[in-house]
Amino acid sequence: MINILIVDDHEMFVDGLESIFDKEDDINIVDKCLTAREIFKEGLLDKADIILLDINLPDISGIDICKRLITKNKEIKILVLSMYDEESYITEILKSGALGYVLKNTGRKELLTAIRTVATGKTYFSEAVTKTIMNGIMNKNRNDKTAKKEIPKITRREREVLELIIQENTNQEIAGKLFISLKTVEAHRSSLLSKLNARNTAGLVRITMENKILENV
Amino acid sequence: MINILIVDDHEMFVDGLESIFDKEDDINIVDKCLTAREIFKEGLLDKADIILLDINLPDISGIDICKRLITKNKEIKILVLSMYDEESYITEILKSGALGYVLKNTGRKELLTAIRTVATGKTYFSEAVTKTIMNGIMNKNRNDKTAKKEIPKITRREREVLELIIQENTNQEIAGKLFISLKTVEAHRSSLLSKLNARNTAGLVRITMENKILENV
DNA sequence: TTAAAAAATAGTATAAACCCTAATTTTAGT
DNA sequence: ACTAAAATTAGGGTTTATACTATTTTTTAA
Repeated sequence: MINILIVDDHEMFVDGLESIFDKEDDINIVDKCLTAREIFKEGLLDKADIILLDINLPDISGIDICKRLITKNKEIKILVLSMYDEESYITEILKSGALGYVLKNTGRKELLTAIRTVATGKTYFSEAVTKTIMNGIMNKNRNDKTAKKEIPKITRREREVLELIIQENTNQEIAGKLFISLKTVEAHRSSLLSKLNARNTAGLVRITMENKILENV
Repeated sequence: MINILIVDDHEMFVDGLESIFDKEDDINIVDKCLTAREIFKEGLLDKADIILLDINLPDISGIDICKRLITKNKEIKILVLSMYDEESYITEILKSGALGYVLKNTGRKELLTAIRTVATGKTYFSEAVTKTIMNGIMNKNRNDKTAKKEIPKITRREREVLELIIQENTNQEIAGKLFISLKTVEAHRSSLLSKLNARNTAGLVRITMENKILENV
């Protein structure tokens, strides 16, 4: 018998899971938590073999939950349920101790397979998830022309300014460091906003990091 | 018809492959190479759709071969055959442009599936290979409390504000979206600056992304 | 060498961000 | 129930960033 603990803040989704598991003889629902905090109450963790964990809970981040679960209770197996099929996200979760990662749009049958697999201590990942990871590996270091293509070329000076912006310098400070006037820095900054299609500093930094526009950053 | 080029220095193994492919109507062997050097002779590459490549050849390293193949002929698909099921090895090969990686001890049936999959431009990996990669990811810095530990906990509201900041919203817009006053947003923002140890918006975004403080971003 | 792109500068104005202090209301934990 | 933390709001003030338009000098590439 597989004792399972469901953690998800979407009640309807939990209900759906419940009805699925009720039909299975080998799966028993120990409890249902709508928030991450509830997981750590009482001796809940001792009763469950597996936690079916939605990682987008309102109170604590999924990664933190995994880490805490692993340190608190080494026995428990974590199967992550997520809506996000994004590489960095998946790898982070797996690093923090989960045994499986399935997308919420996977079918009933696959979910059951995942649970039974993870219950034995083995790992399980949706096919889509596996593909994402593999593609991530394959695209690394190879062709930086894919997503980067949209972005116009940035001049040397703009790059210097951008770097200093990301390092939290104000325009005034940048002017001092590059020995140019404040107005020039503003011009470069403005040109960066337009080239990167950003509305403000936040966008500038986000887009730069997302697209790895600066080598060293 | 899939035109295939076999590259392997083990004659007996090549013979085995040949007998397998002879039975298949949709697979045609273009040629067989016993060394890497032979691949680049004449117009061989133009005749083949797929290269079935053993990466442990005596003369050139498998990674170099892949890279050279990709730059010389963008059309060709590479399916790697290897005896080694080791993570670093596999990832390196995949980064250098191969579409698939199967172990030499896989069965006839799986090999054919792999070939037909790769022939359409899709990726294929043996189950064992996938598992190796996944395990590699899972065991990687499972204990990376390195720099991340310094960051204080962020409250739910702060996280929401932070997310909207990164999405280029102004405080005014955030106030509108969260149905709170501008002053409240400013308070959260200020608290974020202090918690993340940032000087301004640029730092806020950079630190958030560097430390993956937000799940979905 | 000549045109184009990049770099530098300036003024004026507005919008947004940031700082400080302070107070009230909600929410969560023992 | 009580306490601490979180969330909310406010006023007033300073600093930065962003938006325009416009000009000059330097570099770069055809």
